[in-house]
Amino acid sequence: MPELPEVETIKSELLPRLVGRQFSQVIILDAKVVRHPSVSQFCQKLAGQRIGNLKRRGKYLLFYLSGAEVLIIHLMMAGALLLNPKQTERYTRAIFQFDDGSQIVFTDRRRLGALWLAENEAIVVGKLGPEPLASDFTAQVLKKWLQGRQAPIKALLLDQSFIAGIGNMYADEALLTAQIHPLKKANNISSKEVKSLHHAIQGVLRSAVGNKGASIDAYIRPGGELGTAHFSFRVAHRGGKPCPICGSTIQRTSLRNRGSYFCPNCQKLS
DNA sequence: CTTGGGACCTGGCTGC
DNA sequence: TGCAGCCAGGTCCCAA
Repeated sequence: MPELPEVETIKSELLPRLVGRQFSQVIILDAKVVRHPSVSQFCQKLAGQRIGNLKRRGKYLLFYLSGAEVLIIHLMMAGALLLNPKQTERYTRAIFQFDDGSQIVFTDRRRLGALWLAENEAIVVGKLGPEPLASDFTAQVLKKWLQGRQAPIKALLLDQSFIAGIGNMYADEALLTAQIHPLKKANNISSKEVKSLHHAIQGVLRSAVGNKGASIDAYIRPGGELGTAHFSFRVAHRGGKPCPICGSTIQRTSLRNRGSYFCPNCQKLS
């Protein structure tokens, strides 16, 4: 499931292949994926535009175009962007064709991914909090934000309006590294733990970017390769298996209808 | 404003 | 073998 490291990998691998390319034709096979504007407007306006730059913001991909608009893509859980796939892909929702004959195929098994052509990118990504790997995300910022909050720490880590890019898998990994129980109330977390958590978030995300993302479920890179970050997971999706730190059995609990994996020995609630 | 729950979506898996 | 039901989870929407 694409979170920050997965989207960052996709961006890095598409960037050198797409900058300077001009859209020749855009084909929408599932109208549901286009959020704004209408499907016909979306296709019409994109055709002829050249890609100037490609960036990631949180879990969103932003294509800066020669015109005034920005193409924004969110892959949600099961979306993928495939560069010149050799065979016809199942679950193809959209095809972007370029002037040099290359194409990007947007596939999405669960039909939850989304495309926007936005006049103002802030309408889509304006509410996102800081990038967790950027210099403005400090332990102080994290501490201040957690103060007085009653919600479980993991719920807050998943709030994109505070930190942009952390999802279920990397929240679990960071909380194990910092030895904090996912259900611990944010205002019960000590200053020392906040520092540890801040360090863990950055470490876990940097490591996963280096491993080109985690191929749990549907994540696949533009060239068809998988990421390897999941081989380094210590708790995420490892219910019933031994904790690599202490050997205790990793447990699964439910938070906001999401699976949360944790080590009952390393991550104590009280 | 904060918090929590459900909806969206569908393939894959488990268990009866 | 067939099928019901759970699981996966990012984001939006709504209610308390």
